[in-house]
Amino acid sequence: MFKIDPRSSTPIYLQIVEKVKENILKGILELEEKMPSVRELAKMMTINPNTIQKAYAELERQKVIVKIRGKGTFVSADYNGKKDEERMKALKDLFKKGIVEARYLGLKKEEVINMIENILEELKGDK
Amino acid sequence: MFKIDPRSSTPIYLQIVEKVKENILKGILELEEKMPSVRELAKMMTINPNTIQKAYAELERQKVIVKIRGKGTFVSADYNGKKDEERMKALKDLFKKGIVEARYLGLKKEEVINMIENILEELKGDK
Amino acid sequence: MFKIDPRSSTPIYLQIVEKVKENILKGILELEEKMPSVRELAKMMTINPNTIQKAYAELERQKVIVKIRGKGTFVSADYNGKKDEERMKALKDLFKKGIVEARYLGLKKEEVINMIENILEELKGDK
Amino acid sequence: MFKIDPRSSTPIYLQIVEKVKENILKGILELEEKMPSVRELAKMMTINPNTIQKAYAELERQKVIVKIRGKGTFVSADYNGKKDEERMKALKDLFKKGIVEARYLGLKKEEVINMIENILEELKGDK
DNA sequence: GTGGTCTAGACCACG
DNA sequence: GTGGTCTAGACCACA
Repeated sequence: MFKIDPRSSTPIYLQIVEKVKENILKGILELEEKMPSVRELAKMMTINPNTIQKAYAELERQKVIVKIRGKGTFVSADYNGKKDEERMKALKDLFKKGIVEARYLGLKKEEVINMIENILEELKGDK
Repeated sequence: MFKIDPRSSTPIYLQIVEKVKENILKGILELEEKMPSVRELAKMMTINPNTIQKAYAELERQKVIVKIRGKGTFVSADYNGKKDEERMKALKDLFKKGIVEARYLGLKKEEVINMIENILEELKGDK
Repeated sequence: MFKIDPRSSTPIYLQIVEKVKENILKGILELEEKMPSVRELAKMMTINPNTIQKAYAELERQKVIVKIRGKGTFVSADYNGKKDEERMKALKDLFKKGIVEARYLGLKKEEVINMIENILEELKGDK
Repeated sequence: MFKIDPRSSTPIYLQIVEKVKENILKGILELEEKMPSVRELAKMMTINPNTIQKAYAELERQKVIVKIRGKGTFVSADYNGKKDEERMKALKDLFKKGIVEARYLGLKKEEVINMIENILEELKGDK
């Protein structure tokens, strides 16, 4: 389902969170679609269920998915567009870090913009 | 000197690494300039010298700074623009993560590009 | 496990790094094999865990071992044979130093070559 | 006179020691030749005289040079060919370290032997 | 005075 | 139980 790198420094559960969000944007996971259960996904990915559990909890906290008792877990119908100030700051920091790294890799301004545009393209839709 | 957030999940030593690189790009730290000594900076920031040490070690590994025996630590005269493939991939992943997050915060394509351009401008250096 | 000389001028953590690499080449440590945990090895060698930690960090940086979150540390499956130019130069310097020393010890050309061949043989692995 | 790398991890005084020995083997410094005085060399290399002092002390300890009171310092007439056991062991360790590194750089046996032979060639004489 | 290493001991996130 | 980070404090080599 999602490619996970167990050697990465970012925890597995966060990798899952990112991949889920990415797949939703790409349309691979559709809105309101049912997510695999924790156990199911754990088996599919041969990952500790506790880890999946933690990922789902985080996704629910971010309102990306919704748990409905007795029915299962679903992709949230609408992703909230409220501009949480803290998250905005974190986002800017993230980009800054990326751009600093880009500079140290010798990338020019245009190359960076290009890279960004490619990724934007990759995540279909413009909403 | 550098503002550090001790509550952040990214370790202090890595925050220092990022800040130093950022400040060099901004021109706040000039090339060949002497960095504060480990102990000095530790006292200034009221942080344990070992932590600063670790940050400096990482910076030297990345060739951002150079240590000269008995004399101190200096900003490296030339940062090499080798496009390491692995680091390029990591960079792309970082940006992708940022863009996914941006979408979830309700930012439009133009707003993302704008944000990136602002940061690029900011890092152009003020000197 | 590894014989360490605490009086040596080369730091303990680097001695460990060398020994691990040597043992892998000899086949004493097999590829993909699990390494002893930091604490475990620390206890076995009666060395502070932080020192082992530093050795493992260096080994991971050199891609000799891989750490997998929560599971432990493993000998890397594949060591990449990239001929880094800098490291090649360092290697040549190292050998030069050795040969100068050999001459001062009164060794003849053949004796040096012999010594080298013996070591090459030794590292061919016994498994 | 000698190219020194102040950023290297091996101390300056040891770099000098190595270079002197190397230059003697190459014939650049001849046997019985007068060495520059400590102050002279220090000025030539813009290095702290204490450091040169330490290098000369080490060279004398190894009987590579000889200090003659009131006259100066001279290259020793004969380098001693006694096979100090400790130094032999250290030499072997040095070579082993080099060969391990060579393996990790992907060098084949022949390439290693070749490298060694080239360096042997470079240091003229076969004594 | 500079950085480098090591120990001891504590706390934390992850799986 | 695994590794990662941080603090405190000590000792050492180098220039």
